[in-house]
Amino acid sequence: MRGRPTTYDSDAVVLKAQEVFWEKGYSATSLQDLQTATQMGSGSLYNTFRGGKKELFSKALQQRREAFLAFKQEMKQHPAPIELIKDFFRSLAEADEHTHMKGCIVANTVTALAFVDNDLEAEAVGILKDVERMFTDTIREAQRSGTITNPADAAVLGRYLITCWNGLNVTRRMHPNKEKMKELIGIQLSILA
Amino acid sequence: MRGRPTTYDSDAVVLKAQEVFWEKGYSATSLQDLQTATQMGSGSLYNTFRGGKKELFSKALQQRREAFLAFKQEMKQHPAPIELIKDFFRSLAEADEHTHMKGCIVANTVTALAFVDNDLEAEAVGILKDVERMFTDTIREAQRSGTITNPADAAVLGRYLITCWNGLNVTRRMHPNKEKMKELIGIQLSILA
DNA sequence: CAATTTTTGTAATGATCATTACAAAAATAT
DNA sequence: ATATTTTTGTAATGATCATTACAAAAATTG
Repeated sequence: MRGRPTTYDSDAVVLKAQEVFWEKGYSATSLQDLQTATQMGSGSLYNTFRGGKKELFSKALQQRREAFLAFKQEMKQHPAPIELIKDFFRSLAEADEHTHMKGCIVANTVTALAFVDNDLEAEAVGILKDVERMFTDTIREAQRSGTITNPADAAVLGRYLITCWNGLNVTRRMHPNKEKMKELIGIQLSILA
Repeated sequence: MRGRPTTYDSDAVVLKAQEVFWEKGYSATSLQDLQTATQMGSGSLYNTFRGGKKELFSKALQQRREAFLAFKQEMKQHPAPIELIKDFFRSLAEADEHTHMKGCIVANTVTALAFVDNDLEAEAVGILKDVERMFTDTIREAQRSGTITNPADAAVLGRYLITCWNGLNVTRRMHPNKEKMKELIGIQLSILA
């Protein structure tokens, strides 16, 4: 018995929810907001995501995690992975104002939910740590190959890079401006040498 | 006619409110939370802060602004202000875990309220820009006196420093650990040379 | 002490919150 | 076609939301 088939594409629904969560954050997003964004009634919504708002947010976070894993895959077949990372940072400056104002949903979650929802906060921290690990591994390899001359511990430099990312996601809201962001990122990356 | 005098100290009340807001953020903090923390009933609370929750949060932000202005004053009579800034960063590493998890209420506000409350977000951005300006001015002076050898534009280095601050306030929640934070801050400051 | 002013505590307000209940609708399988 | 299964829309749930109304309490001033 198959029963009535779903008319909603779960991935697309999570993506719509992700957009709302990204802008307003977990606490300020109401189920009404989510129903409007996804065009789902509460019946379908709770039937699809029995965990309610929290499960939907978790799925949205995991969707960002997938995006990161895709980037990591792309990097594996690149001749100079560290250049891809640098380019990723530099491309940040080219974003439009709205993108600047949104920041990073993962970092947003870490700052907003530490004393509100431990599970979701831990999930977000986990993603950022994965990114940090990728930075560290890439830097270690670039040091071996001589692409990076800074001899500091790769783990510290990786932590430095994720901190650059975290910082940019606040500062870009203070200065959603291409030129200012470009200069800033240039200084940040200059440390790798 | 004087009328019945207030039994609540407004500054102390705002401080209590600030503590709750700092941990849970604007959206996730309920008036019930604020009444519990301040030991005020809704009658007194709305009599004292006619603007309700929003005015109370604004006052809490301004209280942080005052703390910053006090630091700036202290700096003025210091022989080497840039050293005070470096020490401020280095002292971050010594914080206890709970302090690490709280981060910075001003940066928290910028990330959480951009699409929720424009006024409060703008207020927070204003404070961060004031801090950035202080960084820039101090760096410019340190360059003149030769305390800092990095010849980059002081405005860019100031923007770099506020971005370090913003980044640390996320990363310290990933790694609320003295040793890791110490190494990280060391690398960040090494750029000033 | 009486008039006045302000604070305070309690109760009520209507709105919105996340979630559930449930029956009608729409599909499949026999 | 009928039984079965699942989705869907609507309505209702009780809780909590921020805020207001209001009268009693507590102070000052004359």
